[in-house]
Amino acid sequence: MRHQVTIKDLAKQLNISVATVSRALRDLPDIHPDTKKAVLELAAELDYQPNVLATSLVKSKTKTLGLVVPDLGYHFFSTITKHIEEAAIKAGYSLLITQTQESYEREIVNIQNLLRSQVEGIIISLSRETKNFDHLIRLQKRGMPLVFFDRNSEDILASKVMVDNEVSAYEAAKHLIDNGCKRIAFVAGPSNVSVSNQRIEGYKRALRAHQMKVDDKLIIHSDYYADTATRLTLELMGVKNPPDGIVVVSDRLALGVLVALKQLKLKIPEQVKIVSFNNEPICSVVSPSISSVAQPLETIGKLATELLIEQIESKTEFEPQIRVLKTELVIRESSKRD
Amino acid sequence: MRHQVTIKDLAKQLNISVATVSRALRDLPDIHPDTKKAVLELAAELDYQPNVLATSLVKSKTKTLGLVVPDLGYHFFSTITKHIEEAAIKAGYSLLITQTQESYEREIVNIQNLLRSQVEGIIISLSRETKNFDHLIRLQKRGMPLVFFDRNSEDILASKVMVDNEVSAYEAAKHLIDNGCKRIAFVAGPSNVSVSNQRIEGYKRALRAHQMKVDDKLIIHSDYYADTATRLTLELMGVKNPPDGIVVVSDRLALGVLVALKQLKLKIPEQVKIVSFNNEPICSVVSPSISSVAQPLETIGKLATELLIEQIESKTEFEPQIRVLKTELVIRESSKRD
DNA sequence: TTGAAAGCGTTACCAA
DNA sequence: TTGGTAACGCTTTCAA
Repeated sequence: MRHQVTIKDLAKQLNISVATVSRALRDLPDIHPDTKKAVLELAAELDYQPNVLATSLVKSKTKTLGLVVPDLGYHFFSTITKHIEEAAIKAGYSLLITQTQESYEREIVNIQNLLRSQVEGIIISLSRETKNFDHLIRLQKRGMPLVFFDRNSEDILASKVMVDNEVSAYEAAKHLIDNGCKRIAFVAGPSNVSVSNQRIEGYKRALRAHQMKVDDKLIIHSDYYADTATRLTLELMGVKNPPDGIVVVSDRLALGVLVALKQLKLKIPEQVKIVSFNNEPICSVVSPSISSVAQPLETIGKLATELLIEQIESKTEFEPQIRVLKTELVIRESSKRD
Repeated sequence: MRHQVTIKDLAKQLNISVATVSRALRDLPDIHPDTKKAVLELAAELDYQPNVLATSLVKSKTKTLGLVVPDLGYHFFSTITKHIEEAAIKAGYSLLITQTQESYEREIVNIQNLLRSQVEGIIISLSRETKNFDHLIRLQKRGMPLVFFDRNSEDILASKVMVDNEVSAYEAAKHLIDNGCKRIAFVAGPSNVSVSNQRIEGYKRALRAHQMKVDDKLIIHSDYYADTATRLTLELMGVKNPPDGIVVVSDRLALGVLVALKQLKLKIPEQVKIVSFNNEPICSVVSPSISSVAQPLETIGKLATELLIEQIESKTEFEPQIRVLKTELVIRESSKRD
């Protein structure tokens, strides 16, 4: 740990004032070329790095954005994070990345840390545990610009970037119907998860639109573990008149469904067809490969970042914007027509 | 954007000095219980958040660590990142996470940004492009504590947390030999990558130790794309006397190898057995599931963080430590004995 | 137990 | 074109 070189050191060595050094470094006008050259050279020689803390403090601006995501272990979040970071950098901001690991407590702590770090705005996708939104309301009370993506709160008025889960699920179910399925089940997430519920709605609408009746016994709620989906699928397929098509709320659970069907020696897609959501890389790697609904990850990340920055930099009151993006069904083996 | 509440605001409203408020907030001794109570209450009411920039500036300590990883899209890095963050938080530090996306340029920029953010130490895994280490040497010149994990530079004296790639590969190859393979190939990465080369060495040693001769034609160098591995594997298997076992340098490439073998209608593991490295979640999900060498991700993350913090907080000159961890071969279908 | 004031590294204003 | 100085929000002496 040695003393880090500051603007004062440069000033002293060159026998000029700190004000002048500061100007030279930022190449402001009104500075003698020679002075500037000398400053720049010495700065390079001493490997001077400006202290952003000091700058931020005087400017009361950090040019930093905060991100709160549940878990970077998910392809979905790590990819969006990458795009958010890229968009932020492009706009001259840096990004503070935090993970909640799906914990409500950590969500609160992370947000608090971001506040203390003086971020100028926050992009967030809520943890699974988050049922109470006081911490977000407080954020808004203090005027902190906020943008949600994916998992959001309906109670909070803020910019949001989402996909149309209802329509996506409608299309996924319709795809199975078009390919000949007569009896379609839905493997959902916990019944309090809005993304899951929206998808159930789309699924139901598709059935009704094609004169198939909705059978609640065919809608099963899993937790987030593939094992659970396997167990539930075994039960699901065990009844008489089992489904010949399954819409699964996520790729992770779809893997569990796949395991069950293989155990039962059911042929995919001949006997049972499957479609799921997220289009993670595994989809194209497992056998049979899984048809899955792809979200526009890059667009989500870019848009969220742009909306946030727009709000930060807007002089007038900013009108929250809700952007609903289209998804794309990627068809693979698991749902191929016979 | 409204004015954020500061220690001054609290002081003014309570008609006391900022010094007293500061003391109350940090509950230092020598403060009247009533004063303290009043301060804490008002702070809560106004949702006061300390400005870490200011604190860090006066203390010239940020209690922040910097992390530079190639790509959070890899399970390997996102998992280690999670453990690093956890270890950092536990020790009272926060973490600035940056990704290079395998770019040398971005590695330099990221490090510079971390410096400007006044991190007290840096944990890094080098980008693929990084061949020149001047930026790291500069880091050390200014006394910045540095810890490498996984991809490191042999030229730099610093703490490192790694696994024994040579031994891991020896064991992987031995496993194939034990299970009856007579002719074993190695699908490697680019020939300038040290991790890959260390694994080749282990593979060679295993063959020699078991009276099998090393045939350079059986060692093929792929890039990082599964497609390339597929193409090269097709060539590899096309010759007369093709291998009956393949050690693959990474799971990603193993997937490509799998595709080739399936195309050739070769039975796995009956006709060809496979072992790879990293033990990503896909390994257990593909069919056949892939035997793979698991790295102790949690230990790597924790250890790297602890070494770094130890160095930061050590009063005396810190002796760099190289820690070489053991791996564990997770056996699955792809290498099962007939 | 409390307050005044200096200082952390930088910027920005005013004066020279 | 340059310098002096107040200020950013906080901590830390030193004195009261």
